[in-house]
Amino acid sequence: MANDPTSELPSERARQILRMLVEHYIREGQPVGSRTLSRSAGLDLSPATIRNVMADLEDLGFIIAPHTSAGRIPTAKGYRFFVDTLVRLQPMAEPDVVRLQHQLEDRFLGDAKAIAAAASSALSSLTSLAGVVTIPRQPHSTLRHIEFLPLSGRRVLAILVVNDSEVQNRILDMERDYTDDELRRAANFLNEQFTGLDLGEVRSRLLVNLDGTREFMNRLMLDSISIAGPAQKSGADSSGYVLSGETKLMNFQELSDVEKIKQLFEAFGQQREILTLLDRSVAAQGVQIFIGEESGYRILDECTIVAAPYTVDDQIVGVLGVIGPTRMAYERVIPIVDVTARLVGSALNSSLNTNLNSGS
Amino acid sequence: MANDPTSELPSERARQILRMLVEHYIREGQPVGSRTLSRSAGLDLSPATIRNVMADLEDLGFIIAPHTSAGRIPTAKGYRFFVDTLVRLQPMAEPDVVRLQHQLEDRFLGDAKAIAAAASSALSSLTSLAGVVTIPRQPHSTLRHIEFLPLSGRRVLAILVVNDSEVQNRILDMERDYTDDELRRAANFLNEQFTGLDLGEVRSRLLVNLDGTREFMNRLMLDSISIAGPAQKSGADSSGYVLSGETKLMNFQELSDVEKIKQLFEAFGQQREILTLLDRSVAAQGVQIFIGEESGYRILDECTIVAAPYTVDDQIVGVLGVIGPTRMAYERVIPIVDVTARLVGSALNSSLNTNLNSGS
DNA sequence: CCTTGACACTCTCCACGGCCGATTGCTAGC
DNA sequence: GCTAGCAATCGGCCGTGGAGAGTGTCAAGG
Repeated sequence: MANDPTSELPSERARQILRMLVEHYIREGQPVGSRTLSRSAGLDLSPATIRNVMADLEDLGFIIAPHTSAGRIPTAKGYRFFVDTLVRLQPMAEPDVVRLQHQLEDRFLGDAKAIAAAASSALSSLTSLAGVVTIPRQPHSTLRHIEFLPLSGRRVLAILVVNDSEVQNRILDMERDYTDDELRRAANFLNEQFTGLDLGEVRSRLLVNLDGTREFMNRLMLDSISIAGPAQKSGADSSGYVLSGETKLMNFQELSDVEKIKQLFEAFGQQREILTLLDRSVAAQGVQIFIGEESGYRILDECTIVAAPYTVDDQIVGVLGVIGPTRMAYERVIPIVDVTARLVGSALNSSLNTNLNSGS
Repeated sequence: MANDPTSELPSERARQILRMLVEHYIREGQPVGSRTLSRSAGLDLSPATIRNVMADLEDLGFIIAPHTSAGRIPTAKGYRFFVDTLVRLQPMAEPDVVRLQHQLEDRFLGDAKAIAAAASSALSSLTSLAGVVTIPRQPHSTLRHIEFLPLSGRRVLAILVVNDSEVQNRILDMERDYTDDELRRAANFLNEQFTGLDLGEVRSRLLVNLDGTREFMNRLMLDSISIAGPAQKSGADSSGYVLSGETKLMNFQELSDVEKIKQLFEAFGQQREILTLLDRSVAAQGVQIFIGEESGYRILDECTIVAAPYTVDDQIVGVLGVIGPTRMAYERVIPIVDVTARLVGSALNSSLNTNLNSGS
């Protein structure tokens, strides 16, 4: 990622100028010229001097001039340097944090998807950008109750209650017919033996007992337990993430071209690209930023994604963040995403615990 | 709706000219002038004559000239007259019908939402407009199985299986504690007495027995049966309709203004306006059309909605249609919406019957 | 009475050109 | 090493003017 290391490091003064330039451009949205920067507080330098420095910065690839007489704007590389080493983060206002926390926890219990939706919409309204939150994976699902119902044609409806109040169900296609009695016995067996255990645990115990007595219905049991595994396919819709405030993106002139907006929205609809991009930030802890062309997707050339994974019990269960133009208020957005990730984690946690505290 | 009835009826020739004008405008998207119409096949009239007729049509409010030298375009009233009495509907191609039918029935069984989503996306791709399908109401829900599980703090998780493979669940806030045994007995009672009955029927029988023996848990039973009533609120997401291909709307120059697109998309997000509009077409059978300002919503001033209710067992369970610019290919779109409504109805029906054919 | 050709008029669209302002790179001087 | 000054460059703005398209009207003809 970092090549040409010799000329990579601008002088202290150059860095200050770069910071002021980026900050000014983010605020005003116009290319900023040497005169503006010279007047701008802080450094006492003539426009000519600043011009020299800016020429250097342009050589290094941090800024670029849209045309001869129009000042400079940051490149993706410039933004990268800015967020990595120059930005002065501006912590969220305390009242905002409290309000956000309430929004995330006042929700009706147990519904992870509702929390994700609330977080997405909160992110959007706090930043005036598009908010995005992946539906949380269930970190551990403890079996609460299971039930089988016969359908037509060797199909069986399995209903699982996990984590004490979450219902999942799926239709299983079986190889042979099962009698009502068999199904009842299978359910009883599972309920008696495995209630309160993690589904993964249940699964492995079932595998161990495979050649035991009830092998004739092992297939049924295994399948039913496995349905809660990778993704909670409760409907055809829990496809990935919750997006909010996309329309806010139309307010930015850098995206006001209809064709660009269209492609962007189509990408939102596909979900694929966005999801793989978000997945990348699962690797590292903390806030990840993908600026413009860095993402590798043409459609996002003029967009930045600020994302952070969120955790339950120190396990990463999802990613959230915002999507906006490269020219966004990083110093405000980054803390917002950071805090939201933490709060979503704890909201999920407490909603889980509320239901776990008692039980049968 | 129809005022000034004396001058309402243009002559046969005027109607022909109006039809050609509308058809031409729909095809080309440009204001159409007298010369163009004169050259256009059919009538053998000089441009001057046509100009006279067009002046009449303009007086009647069917067409309007954007400016002095730009030909005429249809008004909403003009479109209305066109679709009501002039349009020559062009039936769907048979292969398209078959393909559509397959798309709607090849789906995995029982999931009404998936059928709606498929229909929405099919509508969009057939018409190159935005497709919209409301989530079907359940016309009749027969009770298959019910189960209660205790949660913390006097809350009870109720799980219902209706129509043989559809699972619904909700958390009930109760007034007092229930023991495990009580819950089991309540479930057994309901399962033994009411399996196979319509939920409404179950409800009324419960009400009759209100002062009978088990009145102490009637509240529980009633609440649990009622959850399946008005809307299947299985998640926080089944909020109304499935929209597809919104981005296709950005292709039309009449909507290519960013501000308009933005408001339109925000309206899609709100859902409220669109839903009340769709609800209006539940009144009448068959295809309903709302042209531009007729809708009464400013945001839809330049849009037309073509909608039709769809039925299961002769009961209207939802509405589907397309949203596009007023300038759309009505002669193709209307039959498509019509056929899709029928096919969705029968797809829902057959998916229902597949599961009902057997059972325990 | 309806139709038609002719004519003057209106209006949009677009290309051209000139001017203004902003900004730069360069060079000479401090 | 910084700064002031200078010429050069380029986008944005505005008024002009011509081309093109279409209209309304009017008088002549069937």
